Amino acid sequence: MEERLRDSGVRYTGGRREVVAALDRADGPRSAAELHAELGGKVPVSSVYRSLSVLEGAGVVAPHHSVKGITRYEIAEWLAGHHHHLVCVDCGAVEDIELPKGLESELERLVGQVSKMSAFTSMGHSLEVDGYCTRCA
Amino acid sequence: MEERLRDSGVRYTGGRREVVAALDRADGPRSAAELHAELGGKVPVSSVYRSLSVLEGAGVVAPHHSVKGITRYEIAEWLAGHHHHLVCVDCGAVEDIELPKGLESELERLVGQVSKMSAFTSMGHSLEVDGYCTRCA
DNA sequence: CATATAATGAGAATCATTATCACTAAGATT
DNA sequence: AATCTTAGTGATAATGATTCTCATTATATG
Repeated sequence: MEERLRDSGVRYTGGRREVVAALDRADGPRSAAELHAELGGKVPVSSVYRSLSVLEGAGVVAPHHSVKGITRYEIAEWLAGHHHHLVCVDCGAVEDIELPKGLESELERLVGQVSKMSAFTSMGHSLEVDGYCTRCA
Repeated sequence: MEERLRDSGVRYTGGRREVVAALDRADGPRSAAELHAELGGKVPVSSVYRSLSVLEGAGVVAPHHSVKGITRYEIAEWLAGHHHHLVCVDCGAVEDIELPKGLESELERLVGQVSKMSAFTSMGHSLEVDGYCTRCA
């Protein structure tokens, strides 16, 4: 990560480290407001937003296919590993989930077929499973 | 649809018909602003928002796993059929795609496994394929 | 037809996000 | 180490999306 940021001409400052660390601790994508709160206000909101957009530009974090007007970010897949999401349709919480190798390679094959079917250059994919989390069930 | 709305004690008025018709014509999820524009301003923005939330409450439209701060809606799956999405990571456009039966049932089986793996009550799923649309490729 | 109630439209209020700008800190240069 | 250059920061203002409010209008039903 440090290498990638250096190459992008971006400094890996205290605030940015905090944001990355918070995202790394999280078990799913997080919004700017959530990160601000989880850091106990240590990093001001405006800086969290700016950090996220800089880090996105450098390709070390990525926005998630979020629901309902807020953008949540996660550590980029090439750093954190490929995974999918369980989305609670009630409270909106999102949890990461990793598929066992077998299922993942099935899915990969399936996505390959899909891109062949359409005039679309596919770069990645994510399976979003909607349902009720344990709290809301 | 009319039946479902009646059962929810909701009137199927002109404005709501327009919104539903516009969503039905669309080849992918649409935001309130997009619908307002596509209807040539016929239905005021505030009414589009209200219609969408009422229709969502009645279960005839549903919010899509959207990207970057805006909420897009689509006709609920039990009315429009089950499908997936191609999302352009450049311009943000979203296009619906239907899988051939074979692939879809594979995917269904796969999602079944996933819910078994986690303490999560799964209700549905959507495969989001990220890439570049023909315009942005 | 009268009446009760749901729906509408315009604008105000709110919330997420982005832009601005004076100030501070990190590296590079001497 | 002192200085200089430039990137980064934080407070706040501005914007954009969405929700709320409320007086008015349309709809259904007795």
